[in-house]
Amino acid sequence: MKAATPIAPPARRRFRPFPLRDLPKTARGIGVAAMRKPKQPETNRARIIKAAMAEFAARGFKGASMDAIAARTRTARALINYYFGGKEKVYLAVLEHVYTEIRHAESLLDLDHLAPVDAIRRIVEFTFDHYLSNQAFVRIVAAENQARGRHFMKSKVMRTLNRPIIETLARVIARGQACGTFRGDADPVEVHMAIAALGMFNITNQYTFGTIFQRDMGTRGNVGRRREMVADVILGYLRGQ
Amino acid sequence: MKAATPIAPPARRRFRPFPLRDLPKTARGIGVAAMRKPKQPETNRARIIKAAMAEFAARGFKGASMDAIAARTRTARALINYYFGGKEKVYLAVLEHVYTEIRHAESLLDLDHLAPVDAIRRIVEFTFDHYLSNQAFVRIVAAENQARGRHFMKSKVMRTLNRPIIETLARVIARGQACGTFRGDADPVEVHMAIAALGMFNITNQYTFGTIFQRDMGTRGNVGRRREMVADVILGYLRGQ
DNA sequence: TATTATACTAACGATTCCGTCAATTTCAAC
DNA sequence: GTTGAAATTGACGGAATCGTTAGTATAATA
Repeated sequence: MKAATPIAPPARRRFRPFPLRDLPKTARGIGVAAMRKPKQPETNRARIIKAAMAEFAARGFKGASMDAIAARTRTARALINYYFGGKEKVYLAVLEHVYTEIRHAESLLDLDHLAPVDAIRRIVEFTFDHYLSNQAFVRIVAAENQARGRHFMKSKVMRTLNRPIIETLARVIARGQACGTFRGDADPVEVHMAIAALGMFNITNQYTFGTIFQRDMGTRGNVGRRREMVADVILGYLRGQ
Repeated sequence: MKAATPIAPPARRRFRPFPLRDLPKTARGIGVAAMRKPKQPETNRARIIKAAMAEFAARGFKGASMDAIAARTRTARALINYYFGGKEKVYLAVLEHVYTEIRHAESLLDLDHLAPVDAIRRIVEFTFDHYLSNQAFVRIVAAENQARGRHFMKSKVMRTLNRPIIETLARVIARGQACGTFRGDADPVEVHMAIAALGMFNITNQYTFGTIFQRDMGTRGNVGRRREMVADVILGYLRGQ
């Protein structure tokens, strides 16, 4: 049943009698008259980024497959290379995309009208929920750290990316310290580190932790209680001493 | 210079005139007289586990290469399959190994003679330092979560693994609640989750976080201050309300 | 309508990687 | 020594990737 098929018919659909590269450049139309308006491949480009984001988030850099990304976009793998120039370039584009997204979301936080304690609670809720509804971001950050930040440092965009959440936190903490509510040695970066750690853990470790301790995590179970606990933890630290 | 070598000499060193499998079982020595003392491949087995731990920690499950593991042990890849039966089995053995290690370390914690606040501080320091000096454990947990706990659930050992740290924490928290120092709604699993999150973040996110916020993390920079801050955060929560 | 730069794709070739298998080496018991 | 089972390995075959390349399809200009 199987030995009978000798060679599948090549199925090469159309043919050119000789390879293009054997022609001189001018005959190939290079260096002649350019200046045409480009089409808009932006929609495809965006689709690729979106698909790559999901794939890299699910399997990490090495684990992700260019074929799988192509399958998600219903286009050919060669097209992705045509746009981006390789797997690593796609990955970098995804990295820059997700970080730009969170930077923008953070920049919308305006809490100067809230009391320090309420503002902190708001920041924690925002961060916790952002991770929860953008799990791809959290997973890609984890993947990049698994790669020891190898790609991170190759991108100038990444190295010069400011995170407005720090400025926001700094103002709130300063106000809390001014009225004596918050401890004097609180550092915005360290506080953000704690908030991020608690919020990301809910995503990154949901499978192992959930299995061992029989706790629902991620989007399941009592999300509200976990979110509130994180706020209590942060505020407990800020009020302490 | 290169077209001249037709076929590299097979370099198959010795030969048997016919394949063994063509002989009947008895002639192959199967089912005859067994009962020889086994050699001790335990040292090799342990070496393989150790090498695999490093490789899986560095590159995750998919990223890790059996060849790389073999190279680290200076033995052949086929030997690893001979012992374990495949990449996934090796990975499971590593998973069980690192979790057994931390369970053992946690079981040594004896804090009944310390005041609740000091005991908590001690637990936080222990956990923080354990992650710091066993970064492979943290990275493998992260890798397993990247795989959505796929292998975790395949192992009965993993699903039935108790973590003595919870019992230890429960006793300390109960004592703190009895004397009114700790809040009444504190849950040992949730407190452990917070401790683990803060300690693991120091390892898992050291590259991205360190780059963006220009902070030393992991084993570099002011480790003592970060460790103390975690204790303050946890105690701030427990004392709060 | 003719032209041509741009958008897109199938297939190729080269790696890499994994499990298996035949074969060899080692070593404890005879 | 012999022997035979366990330990160990080189090499094969196949599957999965990835980037490239030759080539086709499309659509905006002239």
